[in-house]
Amino acid sequence: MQTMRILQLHCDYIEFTPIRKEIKSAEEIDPAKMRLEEVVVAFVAVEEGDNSDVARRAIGEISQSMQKIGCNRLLLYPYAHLSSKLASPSTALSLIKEMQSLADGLEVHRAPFGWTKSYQLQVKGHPLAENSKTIMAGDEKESTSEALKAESKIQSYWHIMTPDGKMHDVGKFDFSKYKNLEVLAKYEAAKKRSVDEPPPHVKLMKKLAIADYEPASDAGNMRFFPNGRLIKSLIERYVTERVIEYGGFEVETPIMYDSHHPSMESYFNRFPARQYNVNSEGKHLFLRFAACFGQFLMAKDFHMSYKNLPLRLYELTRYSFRREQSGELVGLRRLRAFTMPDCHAMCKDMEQAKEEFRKRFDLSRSVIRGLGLDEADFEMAIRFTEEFYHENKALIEELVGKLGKPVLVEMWKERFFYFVLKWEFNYVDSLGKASALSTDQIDVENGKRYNIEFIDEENKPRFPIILHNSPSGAIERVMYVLLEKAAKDQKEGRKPSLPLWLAPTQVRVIPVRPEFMSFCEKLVDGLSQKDIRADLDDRNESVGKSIRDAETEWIRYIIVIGDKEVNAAKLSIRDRKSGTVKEWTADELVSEIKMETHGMPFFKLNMSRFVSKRPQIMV
RNA sequence: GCUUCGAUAGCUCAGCCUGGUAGAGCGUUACCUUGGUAAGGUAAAGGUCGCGGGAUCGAAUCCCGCUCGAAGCUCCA
Repeated sequence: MQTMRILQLHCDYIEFTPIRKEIKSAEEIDPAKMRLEEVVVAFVAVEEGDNSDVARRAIGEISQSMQKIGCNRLLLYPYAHLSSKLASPSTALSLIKEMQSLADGLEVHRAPFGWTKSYQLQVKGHPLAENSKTIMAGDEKESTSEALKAESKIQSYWHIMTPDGKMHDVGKFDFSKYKNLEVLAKYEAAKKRSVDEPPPHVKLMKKLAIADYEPASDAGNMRFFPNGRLIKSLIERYVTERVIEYGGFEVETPIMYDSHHPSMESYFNRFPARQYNVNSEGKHLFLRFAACFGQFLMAKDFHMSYKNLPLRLYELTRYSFRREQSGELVGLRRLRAFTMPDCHAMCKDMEQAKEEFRKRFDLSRSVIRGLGLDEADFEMAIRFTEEFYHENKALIEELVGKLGKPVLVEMWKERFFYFVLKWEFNYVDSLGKASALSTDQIDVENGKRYNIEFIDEENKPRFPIILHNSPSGAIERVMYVLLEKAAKDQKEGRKPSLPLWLAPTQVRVIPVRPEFMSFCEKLVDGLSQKDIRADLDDRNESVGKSIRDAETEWIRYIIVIGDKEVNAAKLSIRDRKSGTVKEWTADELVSEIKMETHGMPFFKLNMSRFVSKRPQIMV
């Protein structure tokens, strides 16, 4: 929650002397003693997320109360100690200056910002002399509290549903064969989640030069090195291709929206305010936290008949932004800026929505498998209102039956969210943290909210039912899962690796002596022309060292080139997966790789093909 | 916000308890080595030990304050 905190005191006098600068960005002023009499002193703490709007209303409230007590002189006194969630000094200073300039008809003074000051004041003894105010940021005030209030009223009933459609009490279910499901159930139902070590993928993402924290940005905004960018691009492309195959139409929508747009204002009632805010030319904008609004606003402007439905709009949002609390940001698991494939399907009625919902359930499962993730690593949770369950038991039982293992059920007495049914796949990592990946929802509310209409069979306008699906979940989170899986392999004594289609380098060529370099280059070129990511270790290192380095980079195929290979058709190809050296021709290697990466997207090597030319990114 | 941990070479870290103005490995550079499936050798360059203060003849090391970072908690419709 964002507020500006103000302690207001009506004083006979105040005297203050700036002593020394407390922060670097303190104002440059002449540190002279200052005395004011018959003055209202407003101690002001500007908090995170405060904006011009807050400043305007704060000064409004102050001048209103000053009128009541008949005082016309105001001292704005920056006072950080009123809050624990301070805004940055530059924001705070500019907002306090803004308050000063907005105070029409008052004599306003301002104590210097960023200085330790000694002060003395005498407060008057009348009832209105002391007053504290908390100014909330505009729309968020009501929406946040309303959303949170309503949220706390939700009554959830937790169960386990087995593939035969039977519901079991969570407390009595035998989890002995379903350890991860037990973790998820505890995680969700009991909200118990205590861990004291960093997740293993954080080390791996740095070591493999995939991604890193960017200290110059906000927390949770990562930078991706060439390797990471390549992996991300490939996953993005894969998911996009699969959604288009299913029937989605790819669109692109803005990343920021006007909070005062009528559709947004009511949408905010459904969300606790946790977005980045941007002020521009008097507009209060926020960065999107999902692709929903963009696609809804687009669909609203479409002329649609029932014959056009289901209409599937898809966007891969780079980025969506959610200002999660700093403490909950860990590696790639949870970010403030993330890439989210988001596909909405507008359906003409519940029958069509259910049919579409089934399709997308299959799509999501297949995408997850395609990404190299095993369904055994996932636990499904399905959530619905009691009413929906009684009317649509068959659908729910069908989905659970299809998955073929018990799932966690959350049933709500009443509908609070915009959806009546939702499922998601959760990955449970080695530390017992559960993270959602794929998800789909049946939304019965936003068609109307966004005034999306279609003309039905009777030539009447109607609002569609909207499905919200992310077949893979956030791309960064997919990377997190792949790395966590690899870390688990490593811990259990297996070789960690990425799927071959995602490997930044698929084939490394190592010459025994520099004289074989040109042969190696030709080999690398030949492989590259066949759309294989191959590179050449041209450093002056021993063969042993070069192989070791290739191993630590998790490179699948290593080809050592010496006299033998230059003079024969066969190559010595080390396959990291089996740990054996194979005698193959280049063509045999190509078809082997093609077979394993069949149907997956390809991008060219995203680094110099000469290892010696690469900057060192991490140890 | 709370709890814990950390800040020393480009990177990863040791040294701190028991004070005597800096060490290793990796990386980089040069030279030697011409190698056959997980680390060839030698050498060089490279650091106001996060900032400020205190006690001490003397501080990376002890004490106090601060800043920044990380992880965990809270949170995660």
